[in-house]
Amino acid sequence: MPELPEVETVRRGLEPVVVGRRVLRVSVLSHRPLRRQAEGERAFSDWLTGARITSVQRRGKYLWWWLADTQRPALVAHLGMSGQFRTGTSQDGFGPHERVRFELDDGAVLSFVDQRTFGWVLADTAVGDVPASVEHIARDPFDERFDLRGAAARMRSRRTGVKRALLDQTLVSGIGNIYADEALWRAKMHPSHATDSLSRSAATAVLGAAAEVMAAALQAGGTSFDPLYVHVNGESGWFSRDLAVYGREGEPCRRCGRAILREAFANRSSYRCPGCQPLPARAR
DNA sequence: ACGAGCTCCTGCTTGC
DNA sequence: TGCAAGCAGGAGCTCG
Repeated sequence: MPELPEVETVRRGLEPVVVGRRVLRVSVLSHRPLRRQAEGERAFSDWLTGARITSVQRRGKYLWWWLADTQRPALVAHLGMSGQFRTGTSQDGFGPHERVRFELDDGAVLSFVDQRTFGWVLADTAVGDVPASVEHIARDPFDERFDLRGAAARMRSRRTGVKRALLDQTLVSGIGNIYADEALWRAKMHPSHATDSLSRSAATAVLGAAAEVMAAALQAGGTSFDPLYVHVNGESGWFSRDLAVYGREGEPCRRCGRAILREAFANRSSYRCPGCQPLPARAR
């Protein structure tokens, strides 16, 4: 499940492979990842073919290449739940879930592989300093222009639960289900705590906790106990051993020893410690 | 305008 | 044993 640290790990893996290279050929092996390209697959391939890749950027979980020598200046990618970029040569196969293949001018092959097909790629226009499809996404905590106090203020103006707010990519980007639960545990906060009853310092603290846990994960190479997430070279990340609550139902809390709970949350799961993160007076 | 719920998808796990 | 249901979930979309 790629969240910010995983996507940043992929970005760093891609950078030395693609920057300065030109795309020689594009092969669309599956329609589904191109579903956001209203102009169609042919236009996608035509725009990409011959383009030169000038940089690899990221905001939250969105990844893009800036391109030169093309009518569409950005190739945007979202990994969804199971998307991967894999690199290799034209001799390499990337299995049955290979979706889009890019051949570069130095012989390298870059492949977008995605089992569950929630991921997508898009040849996009630019709006200011981001692609149009990324314009609505808030800055993430790793962005040098990220405004922690502003994000906390926006969080407190919402009328929802704090976990929903953490997952809202238009409020702060990059946080998914795993790091939301980890951040809430660090901040000793219940996921349903009402955002409009958070103190300024509590809102800042939970956002700061999210930034901390994601920074630790990035240092470890991205969380992965899931074979669906791998680096561009195919190696797995290993941060999962450090998770405090996510996936640890029934195991003891590392702070207080109480058994970690798993609860239904918005068609998925929330993990929390009943001792450290009790239900607050005001919940949503 | 905002918040909440639904939906897309595949493969592994669980239960009858 | 085999089949079906459950589960994983990011984010765009729709509805109230």
